[in-house]
Amino acid sequence: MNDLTIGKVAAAAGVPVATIRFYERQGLVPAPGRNASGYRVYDPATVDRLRFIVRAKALGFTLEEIRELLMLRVDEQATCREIREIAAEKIAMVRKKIRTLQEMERALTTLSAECGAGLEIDECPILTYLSRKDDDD
Amino acid sequence: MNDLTIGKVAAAAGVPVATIRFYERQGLVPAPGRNASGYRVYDPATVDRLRFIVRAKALGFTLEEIRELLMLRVDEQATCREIREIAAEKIAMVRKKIRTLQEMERALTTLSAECGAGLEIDECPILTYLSRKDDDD
DNA sequence: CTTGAGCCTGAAGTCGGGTTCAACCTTATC
DNA sequence: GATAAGGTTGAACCCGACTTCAGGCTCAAG
Repeated sequence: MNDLTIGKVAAAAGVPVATIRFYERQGLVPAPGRNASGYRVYDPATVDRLRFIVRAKALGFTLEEIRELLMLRVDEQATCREIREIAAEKIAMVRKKIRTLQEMERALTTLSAECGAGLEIDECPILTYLSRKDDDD
Repeated sequence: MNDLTIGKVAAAAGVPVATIRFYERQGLVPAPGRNASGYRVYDPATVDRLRFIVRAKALGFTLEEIRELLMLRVDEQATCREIREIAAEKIAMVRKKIRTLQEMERALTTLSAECGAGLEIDECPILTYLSRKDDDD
């Protein structure tokens, strides 16, 4: 039994076994061959494919986008420019998220700085901000 | 019918009607009284409570955390310091998310900059990065 | 020969924050 | 008096990305 079973692939790629089956159902990883007992037997290239997926996820791509990247990778018609455009959209979305979070951070930090140790609960600047009547948000 | 019905509250607070019912089920908004026809009749304070929730969400708090903030708000035992500590945790989490996103942005930007117009698909720096064998991630 | 690890399947559950649906009742407007 | 707009309910559905479960088969080690 020196077949490349799902457990070995999982260990090599650093993903749980169940995730590989899930990716197979999602069409991110091709259905592998089976041995006499029905066990999945993988091509070593599947490990690389899984690593590709893991790295792409780390860059913020969704599984849907990764599916597209994987297809473009072997598409003779595809161009590097297309990939760059996909990346540009992702960069824009990431920046938008960053801006939103930075606004949250700024507001929280400002309010938090005004929170004195001796303040009563009904004087708390954070609660006061959240409860205020005037609508300049 | 100058009762404060759910539709009026929704319009005043800027949230969908279904969301108010959902918040009621979640215990974020108290169950209001009913008129003769079974319609919810709200206290005007409910609008303020909903606005509180909306603002807290904008600061990044989850509904669970908002539930706690709402309870602390009327808790005589609670202190401003407690609120500040909750805010501090939230700030830490927001900063962590920002850092993760900034790393994504940096990686994507770097790779994208190397994407030349004339490159073939199999020379694309982004795909090359995602497919690479050496494991210095 | 038994035990435990590893594999198989389809289905269901998780999380957060809602949204949508079906079927029905009430109120306001023409 | 018809019709639209607004209210009621419980239940089901959505997103993304998995995880977990139940029940059964297979393989390696002692």
